[in-house]
Amino acid sequence: MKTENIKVACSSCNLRELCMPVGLEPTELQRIDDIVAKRRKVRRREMLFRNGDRFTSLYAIRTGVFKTRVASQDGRDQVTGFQMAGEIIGLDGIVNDQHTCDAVALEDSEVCVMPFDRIEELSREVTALQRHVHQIMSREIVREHGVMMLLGSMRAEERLAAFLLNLAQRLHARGFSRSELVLRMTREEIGSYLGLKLETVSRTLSKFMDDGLIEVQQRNLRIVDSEGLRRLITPAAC
Amino acid sequence: MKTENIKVACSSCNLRELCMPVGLEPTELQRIDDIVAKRRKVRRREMLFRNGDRFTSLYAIRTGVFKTRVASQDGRDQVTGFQMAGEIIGLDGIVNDQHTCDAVALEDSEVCVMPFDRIEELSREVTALQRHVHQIMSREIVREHGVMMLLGSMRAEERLAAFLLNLAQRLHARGFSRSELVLRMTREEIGSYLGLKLETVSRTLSKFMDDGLIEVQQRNLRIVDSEGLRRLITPAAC
DNA sequence: CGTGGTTTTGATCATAATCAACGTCTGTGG
DNA sequence: CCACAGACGTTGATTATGATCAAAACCACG
Repeated sequence: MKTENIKVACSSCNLRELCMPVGLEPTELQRIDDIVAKRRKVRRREMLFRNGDRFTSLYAIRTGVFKTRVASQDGRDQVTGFQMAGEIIGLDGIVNDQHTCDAVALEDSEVCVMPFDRIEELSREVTALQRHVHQIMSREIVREHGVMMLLGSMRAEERLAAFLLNLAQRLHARGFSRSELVLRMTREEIGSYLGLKLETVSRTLSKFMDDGLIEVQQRNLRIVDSEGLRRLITPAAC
Repeated sequence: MKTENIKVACSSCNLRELCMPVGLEPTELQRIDDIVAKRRKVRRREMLFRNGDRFTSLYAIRTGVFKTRVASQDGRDQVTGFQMAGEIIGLDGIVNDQHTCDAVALEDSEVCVMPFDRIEELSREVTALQRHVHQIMSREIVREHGVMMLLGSMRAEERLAAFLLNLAQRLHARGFSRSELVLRMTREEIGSYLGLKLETVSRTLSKFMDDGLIEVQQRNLRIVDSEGLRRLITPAAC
C-alpha cells in the first residue's frame, strides 16, 4: 500500500471533465485542489478498502479498474460495480462511518484520496462543489436502478449485451476505442455482477460470437455489430 | 393533486427521528422547519412524480406507502423500492435535474415537499443537515447494494423471506407490530421488486404457510416463525 | 350485484444452473 | 527462458428453478 504526498492538482488533471470538479470555474477549481490529500497506488488484487473499514475518504480513480462487492453472511458475494478512471468510490461508507463493501483493484491502479470532512467543509463554501457531490451520489443511485432493471427483468443475453455496450461506452468516453476493449474482470466476476454463473457468461459470449455480434479471445473483445447488441436489449423494438 | 400551504413544523413532527432532521440540535431543528415548503396529498394510484418530470424537490413521506419504478424502452418495468413514512424519495432526480423513475402512491398518502435548492442552501449553513443529506443518499446506495445481492444471488424463497423480514422490521421501527402487517402492494409488484413472476410470489407465500412460517390471507400477513424465515436467508448458517 | 383486478393452483416448458471434463493461459521459480 | 502449477475459460450433458400458459376462485368496489 504505497502512498505519495506529491501535490496533485485537480486543476491540471486530465480527468477533470470526468471526475470531481466538473462544471467548476477556474477560481473554484483551484480551491478544490486541496481536497486531494494524496494519491495512493493499489496493486492488482489489493483492496482499497474493505467491509468494516472506518470511512474517512472518497476515492477518485486516476488509473486502473476496480470492482466493488458486498458479501452475505454465508459467504456468497455479489459484485456491485466495475469502476474506472474518473469515477468515485467509497460513497457507501458515509451513512455509518464504515464501509459496507470491498473495493478490489482489477489491475494496478492509482486513486486520489479525498478526505470526506474536507469535501464537506469545502462544499459548504463552493456551491458548485456541493452540487457536484450531490450529483455524484444521485448518479450512483440511478446507475443502481439500471442494474436492478438488469437483474430483475432481463434474460442472460440481454444482461450481457447491456453490460458490454455500457463498458464500451464508458471506455469510449475515456478516449479508448468504441469497439475494442479488454475485459479486466474474469467471467466469474462478470457473472456475479449480472446474476449469472460463469458458464452462462462464457456460453453467451460464444453465442454472440457465432451470431457475428462480437469477437472474443480471452480478455480481448471487439464489438462487431453494436446495433445488433442493442437490438437484443430492446427486443423487436415493439 | 391537492396541496396545502399550512405550515408544518419538522420540529414538532412525530417522524422527526426517522425523517430529515435526525441528530439536529433544537436550534437547528427550527431552521429546518422552513425547508418544508408545503405538504401534498397523493391518492392511491396517483403519481407524486414521474419519469421525465423536472426535478425540483425531495419528498419526505408523512403517511402512506409509495413504490418507485423504472421503465425500460420496451415497456417492461422494474419496481426499485417501496417507501414508507419518514423515508425520502426523489433522489434520482438530482443528477440530471429530471426524474428517472415514477413514484406511485400505493395508498392515500401525504408528503412534505422540500425544494432542493433550499435544502442545498440551508445545508451550507447547518453542518448537521449537510451531513444528514449525505447520509440519506449513502443509505439509499447501500440499500440498493442489498437489493443487488438479493436479485443477483438469492433464490426465490430467500428473496421473499428477506423481503418480508425487511418490511416487518421497518414497520416495527414505526411503531407497528413486529409480526403482523398489511401488504400494500400486489403480488405482481412484489414480484417485480424481487425479480420474480407473480405466480412464483404466490406459490412461495403458500409454501411459507405450509411450512408454518407465516399466515397469509390476501394482503394480511402474520410472521409466525421469524427465526425460520431468517434461517432461509442464511442457509445452514454454515 | 356484477365486473374487473387480484390471487391461487395446476401442468408444462424454457432458461440458466449444475456437474463434469478438458483446454488454455499466466505467472512464478528454477 | 522454460516448465509447471494453478487459475481461468470453454463446452457438453443433465437437472432444477422459476416462467409461462391456463383455469378457476376470490375479493373489492363502484
